[in-house]
Amino acid sequence: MRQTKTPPTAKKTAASRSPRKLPLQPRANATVSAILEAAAQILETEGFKAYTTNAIAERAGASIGSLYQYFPNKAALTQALIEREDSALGERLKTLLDRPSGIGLLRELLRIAVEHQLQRPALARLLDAEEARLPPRQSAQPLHALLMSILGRALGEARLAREPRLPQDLFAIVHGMVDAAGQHGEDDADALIVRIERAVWGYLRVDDDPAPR
Amino acid sequence: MRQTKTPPTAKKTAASRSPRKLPLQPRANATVSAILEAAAQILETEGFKAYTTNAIAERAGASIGSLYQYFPNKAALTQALIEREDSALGERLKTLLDRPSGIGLLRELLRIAVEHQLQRPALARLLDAEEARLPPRQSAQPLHALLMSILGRALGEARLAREPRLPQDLFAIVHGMVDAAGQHGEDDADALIVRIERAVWGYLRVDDDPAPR
Amino acid sequence: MRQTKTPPTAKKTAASRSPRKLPLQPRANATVSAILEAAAQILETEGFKAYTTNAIAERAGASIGSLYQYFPNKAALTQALIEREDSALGERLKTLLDRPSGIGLLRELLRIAVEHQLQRPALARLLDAEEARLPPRQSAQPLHALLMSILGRALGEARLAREPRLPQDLFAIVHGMVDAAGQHGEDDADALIVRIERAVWGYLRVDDDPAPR
Amino acid sequence: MRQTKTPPTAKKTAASRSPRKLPLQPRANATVSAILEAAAQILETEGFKAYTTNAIAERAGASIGSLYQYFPNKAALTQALIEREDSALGERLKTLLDRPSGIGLLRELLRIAVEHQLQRPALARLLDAEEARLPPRQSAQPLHALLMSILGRALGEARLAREPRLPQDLFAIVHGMVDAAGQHGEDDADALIVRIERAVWGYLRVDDDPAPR
DNA sequence: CATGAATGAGGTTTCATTCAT
DNA sequence: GATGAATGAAACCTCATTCAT
Repeated sequence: MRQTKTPPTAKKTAASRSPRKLPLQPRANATVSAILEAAAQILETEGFKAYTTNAIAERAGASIGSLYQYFPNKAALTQALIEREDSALGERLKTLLDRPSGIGLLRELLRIAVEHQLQRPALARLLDAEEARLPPRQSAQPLHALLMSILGRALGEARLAREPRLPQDLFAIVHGMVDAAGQHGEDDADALIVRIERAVWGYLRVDDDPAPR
Repeated sequence: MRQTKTPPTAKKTAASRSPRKLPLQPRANATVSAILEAAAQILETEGFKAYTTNAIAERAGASIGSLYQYFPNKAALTQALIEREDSALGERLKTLLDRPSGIGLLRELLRIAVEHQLQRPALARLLDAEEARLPPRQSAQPLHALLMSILGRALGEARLAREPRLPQDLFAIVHGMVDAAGQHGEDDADALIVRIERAVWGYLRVDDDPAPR
Repeated sequence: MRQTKTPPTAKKTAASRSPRKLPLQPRANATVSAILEAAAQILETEGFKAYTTNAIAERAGASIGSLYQYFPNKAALTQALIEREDSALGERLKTLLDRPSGIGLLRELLRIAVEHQLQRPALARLLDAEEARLPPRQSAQPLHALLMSILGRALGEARLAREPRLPQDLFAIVHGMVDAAGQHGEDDADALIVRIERAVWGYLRVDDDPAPR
Repeated sequence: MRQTKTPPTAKKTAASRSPRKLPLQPRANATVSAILEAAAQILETEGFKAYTTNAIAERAGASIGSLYQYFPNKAALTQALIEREDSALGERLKTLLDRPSGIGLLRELLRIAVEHQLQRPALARLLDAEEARLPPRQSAQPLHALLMSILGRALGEARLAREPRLPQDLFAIVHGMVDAAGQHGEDDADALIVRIERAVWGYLRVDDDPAPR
C-alpha cells in the first residue's frame, strides 16, 4: 500500500533530464517490461548489492544501452518499478468502485491491499527502502486519489473531513503490519487480515466485526 | 522500536576481515560519539547521498583513518548508530521495570516509544531504510528482550505465549504510525498517542481507555 | 577561410569501413541538406555537448539510420559541414576571378571573407574547434587553390613564390581577428574590415589604403 | 596568448560541485603536478582521442581516484591545465613590468608571447580547441589584466581607451599567426616575430621598425 | 595512534554505430 | 530505402578502504 499510481497506459513520468524515448513499437514495450521485471527479481532475490543497472539489463536480456533508452537514470527505473507495483494495486482497487458504499468496502479494501503486498513481500519491503533514497516524490497522486475515494465511500466523506489523519493512519497500520508479517515469513493472508482488522476497527472505534460474512 | 528477523534467504556479506578496536558498544570515547552524531546529522539533514564515510569523518572533526580505527567498515558504523538509538530508547524503557504490572504499563510503553521516535523522525525513518541494506541483523537483542519483558508484565506471559504474533504486530502498528506521522510533519505526540492507542486497544480487544489517568 | 595541413605526427583514425553513398559532396539531396543544417544549428545554438548524431538526425527530421545512409560516420558528417561552409565561401570568391588583377582584389577578398565568417560566427568558431578533433585533413583543396589563385592575381605570383608563408599569415590574421570579433559579439563588418586591413597592409608593407574606392 | 591566469599560488578555481581537497601535503602537490603534466603530454602526443581521465592518471603514475581527489571533473582538469599554461606565460610577462614604458615594451611582449606559444605549439593549439568545449569562462582575469597593463604602458592608456578593440585585435593577430606557424611546423621564432611585427605595426599605424635594436 | 593521500573495483551513463523489421 | 530499437565499448566518476608518513 503505497501512495501513488501511474495511469494504466503508463507513460514516462517527468523526472527525466533528457526525455528518453517512449516505447513506440511493441518490441520496445517488451524491453521495458523485461527490464522492470528483471529489476524486481534482482531486488527480490539478490538484494540491494546486486541491484545494479548492468545486472538488471543482463537479466532482462537487454543491453545496458537499451535500459538507458527508456530510463534516464537508475532512480527513474526504480521509480517506474514502484509505479508499476502501485499501478497493479490500483487496478485491483478499481473493482471496488462499483461496490455499494459502507464499511464492508473497507474490509474488501484491506483484503486487496494485504493480498497485494503479500504477493511479493520482499519486493514490497525493499522497494520501500529504495524509495527512501529517491528524490522526494512528485507523482503519488492517482493511487492516493483512488484510495481516498474508496475510503470516502466506506466511511463517509464527513468523517474523512473531520479526521484528516485517518487515511495516513490506516495506510500506516496496514503497511506496517503487512511488512512485518512479510519479513517474518508469514503467508497466511487470512490470519493476518483478522489481526489487521482488529487494529483497524479499534482505530475507527467501530464495533468488532461490523460486517459479518 | 525496531524489529529483528533474518529473512529466509539470508546471505553473508563478508563484513569482518580485521576486527578493529571495540566495534560494538565502544566505550565512552569522544571520537566515537562525535562520529556517530556526525553520521546521524548527515543522514538527517543531507540524506543518503551525503552519507559517506569521508563526509562523516569530516563532520565529526576526525580523520577517515580514525573512523576506521573504531569501526571496521561502514556497515558496522551504521549498525552502531542504530544501536545507539535503540539503547537510548532502552534506557528510557528500563524505568518501566519498577512499575506495577498491568495494562497501564503498556500505555506508558507507548508514550515512551512514540516520544522517542518523534524526537528525530527523519533519522528514524532513514535508519530503517539503511538497515534494510545491512547484512542481516544479529544484535538488537537487548532491546527486544526488554520489550518482551515489559509486554509480558503488561499483558501477562500467558497471552504472549498464546499470541506469538502480538509483539510483532504492536511494534508494527506503533512504528508504522509514528513513521507516517513524522513524515507528514506531525509533532504533537499526545494527539498521535491517542490515535495509536485506539488501534492498539482494538488489536488487543481491550475496552477503550482501559486505564484512565 | 580555413587552413589545410597535416601535423608532422599524423595518425590514421580508421574512419572508413563501409563506404556509404556519396560521402563527399553528396548531391542535392534534401535529406542531406537537412542533416547538415541541423548539425550546424545544433552546434551553433546548443554547443558541443548536444552535437550528437542522434540529435542531429532528430532535428533534421530524419532517422538515425538515414543519417548513416549518407555519412559513413560522424567525422564525415562534420567534414561535410565544413566543406559546405567552405564551398559557400568558394562560390562567393569565384566572382573575383573576373576582376582585374591588383591589390584592389585583395581588398575585395578580405571583405568577402569577413562577411562570410561573420554571418554565423559561432558556427565558424565551433567548426574550427571540431575540426581539430577530426582525422587530419585531406580535402579543403579546392578552396585553398582558389584562394591561392586570387592571391596570386592580387599580389603577383612572384611575391607568393618569394614569401611562401604569406598566404598562411594572411589567413591567420583574418581568421583570428574575425573569430575574436565574433566571440566578442561584433557584427559591424565594415569597422572590422578597416582594422583587418591595417594589419594586412602592414604585413604586406603596402602603403596605407592602397586602392581607394 | 590566452586571456586568463591563475595566481601563482594556484588554488582550486570555483567550478567545483563537490569542493575537492586542496593539496596540503607535498606529496599531494607532486601528484597534482604530475597529473597536469600527464594531461599536457597526452594531448600533445596522442591527441584528443587519448585524452581520457584514465589515461591521464595512468601516465601520471597516479590512480584515477587520485585524479578525482584534486579535480572535480574532467573539465576542471582541462581548465587547470589551461590556467597552468596561462600562469607560466604570466610569470614571464611580469618581468616586463619593471621595464620603461614605450613601444619597445610591445616588441618584448610579442617576443615573449611568441616564444611561449612556440614552446609547445601542439599543446597550445589543442588546448584552444578543448577550451571551446568548456563551459564559458569564469576566471580569465589575471592574465588579461596583466596584458592590459603592459599594453597600457606600451601604447599609452589614452590610446587603449580610444580604441577598445585594440587588445582583442592584437591578441588575435599574434595568436592566429603563431598557431598557424605551429601547425605548419615552424620553429624559427625570430622569423615569425618579424612577420608578426609587420602586421602589428601596420595595425597600430606605427612606422615600421619603431624601435630598432 | 592519527592523518589524509592514495587506491581501484565497479557503478552509472553516453553515444556512435548496427541491423532486424 | 527508411526506421528506430538495440548494442556495447568505453568514458566518467564515486567512495569504501588501505597504508605510508
